[in-house]
Amino acid sequence: MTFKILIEEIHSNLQKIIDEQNFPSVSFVVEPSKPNFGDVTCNIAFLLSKHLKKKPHDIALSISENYQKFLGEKVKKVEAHPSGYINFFANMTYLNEIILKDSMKNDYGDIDLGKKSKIIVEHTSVNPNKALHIGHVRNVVIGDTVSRLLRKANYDVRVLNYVDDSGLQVADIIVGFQHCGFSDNPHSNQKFAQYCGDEVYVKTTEKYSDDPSLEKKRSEILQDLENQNSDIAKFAETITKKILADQLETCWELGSTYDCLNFESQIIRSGLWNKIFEKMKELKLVLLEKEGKNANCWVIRGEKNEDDKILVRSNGTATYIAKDIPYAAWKLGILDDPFNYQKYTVQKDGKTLWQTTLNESSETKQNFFGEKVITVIDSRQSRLQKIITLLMSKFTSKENSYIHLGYESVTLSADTAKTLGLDTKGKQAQMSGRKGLYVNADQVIKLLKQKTLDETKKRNPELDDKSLEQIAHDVAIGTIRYEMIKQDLNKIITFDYEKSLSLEGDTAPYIQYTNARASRILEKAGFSPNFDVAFDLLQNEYEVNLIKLIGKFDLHVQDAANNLSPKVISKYCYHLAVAFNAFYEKVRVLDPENKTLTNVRLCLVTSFKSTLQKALYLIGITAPDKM
RNA sequence: GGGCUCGUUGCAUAGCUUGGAUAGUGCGAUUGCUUGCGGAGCAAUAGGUCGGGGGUUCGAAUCCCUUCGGGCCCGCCA
Repeated sequence: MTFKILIEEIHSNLQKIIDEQNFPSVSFVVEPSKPNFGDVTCNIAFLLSKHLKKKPHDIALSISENYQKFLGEKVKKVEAHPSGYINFFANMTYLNEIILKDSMKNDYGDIDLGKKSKIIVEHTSVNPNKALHIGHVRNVVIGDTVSRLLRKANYDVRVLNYVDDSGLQVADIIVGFQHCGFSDNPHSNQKFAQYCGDEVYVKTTEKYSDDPSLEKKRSEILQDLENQNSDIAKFAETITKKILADQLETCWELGSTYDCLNFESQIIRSGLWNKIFEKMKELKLVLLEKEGKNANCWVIRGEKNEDDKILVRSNGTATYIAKDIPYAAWKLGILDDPFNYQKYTVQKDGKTLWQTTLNESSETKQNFFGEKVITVIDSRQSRLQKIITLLMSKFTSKENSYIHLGYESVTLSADTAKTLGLDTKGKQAQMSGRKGLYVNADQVIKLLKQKTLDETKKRNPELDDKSLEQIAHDVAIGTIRYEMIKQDLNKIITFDYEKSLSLEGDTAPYIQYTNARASRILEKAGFSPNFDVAFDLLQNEYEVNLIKLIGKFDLHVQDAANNLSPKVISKYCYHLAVAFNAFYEKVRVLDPENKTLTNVRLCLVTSFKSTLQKALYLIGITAPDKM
């Protein structure tokens, strides 16, 4: 029993009143009220006033009078506000108990949007020629959070990480290794991925302008990469696998896990392109241009004023976007699966990570397609993703089966850009892997860890190194994950070294600290509270506010999952923490003079902690008991 | 030129999907709170033409049109 059920009951009762009164059918909304306007509110009177030609307040009066017969254990009062809203007041003496007990169940907050249907989430997908930078982190965190949310909403989720191991960027570092004298086995303390990105990639691409022959070599390499048996392809595979391993280490540290790694090289060699190309021809989705600037090319017509998009060049080779089409179709199960599967590793959470192979495999065949696919890529790819979305909609009957979840990029503040040697004259700067203008993810994590380690040590001198390390990890990862999702997806994040280290206010450490406070109370109490008691003692405003918020967990899960909006959950966590801190400040829990009250308040603290942790789990944040 | 997107207080941001009741929050600033369960906290004060204009509506931060400003995308590159 939660506010969601309360709302559903009120909605259904109001519908009954509409039917009884023969009112016109309107799509009214029943939702939690703003503070001081009851607990639940409805806009039905506004909508009806248009049809009935009466004042909203009069209609509200009449409906609330009519509603009296439905009052009972859940709703104790209905009120027609002069503004026209109908406000409902929950019966908290009844709800206290239900909410607090329910919140202790493992499945608290679960909702059933997915009905166990299979859904694919693809995220991370960083070119395997470099280490992750702070912009990639946003992708990982959004993708991982959305996966967790969808699981909570009863979808059967599979997470894919696409490895573009045969693209231009990989070719660039191969040029570096083979023609510019960079060692593929450097004596260096830094990760191999970072070395490849910082040294080989940046410095090799710098040389193109001086030595045009290098670009020619690159295009030869690019061709060779598609041929499985070429020496180049074999060499590239060892390099990209090594880089991928380093990248995954960072992703795992961020708390993300995956189900399968897909390699572009294998998709190319699998022949999927020809199959989907034939299908597109059949459905007349692609046209062979007879004349004009795109003569002899296969194109997709642009919508409205947009240009046509070339899929196959006049020389018969496929363009970049053409590589994405078979993969998208494969994810939706539109094409027969040409792959076998091998185990890559078992991840920290116990989940097996698979990888595709075109070779024989002794492992049983897996499948990683779903009736819905969500692809997390930044919005600079919106145009291409729009074309793919449109194409996919022609192959399946279901609506919205392919979803591009876009997000704005992470840019660097003027100050941070300056530390990297770029004077932007006070403006923010776009990151660029090619130019070496980016902030390395591992480095940010390390910096945050050091800062939180120092803080924690100061406050908890008795803790051993292992515990300190764990806490520093939880707080550092919490901080970075929270910063990546707390604002809307289509708002640019300007990364600044100074500001990213802030641990106060609307941040993960604030929320984690609140959890530590709750833990401290429970620890000092010295016993687990008994939930088999009367909860009507909890009635001051701080207690009631907290209970109500706990009771709204599933509403926020629903909102977040429906809208694929991670920030909804981060906001919820923050509001829970704020409500607890007010309670903590004003209400003393441990009272030796009053055992009954202490027990019931300990129930509330326990419930809060349990709910907060469940909510934080959805955004991949762990709250330590001490920090 | 075309497409997408952002614009809410010094800075950052919520609310916009579903129009309605007092536009909420953080940082920064000023001030107060520890003989109390952890001050990574709490409370208070100052700060807002919701970019501008028009329209729809009894009612617009929210919907529509227009305009200005910022960002991104638009190759037979990937």
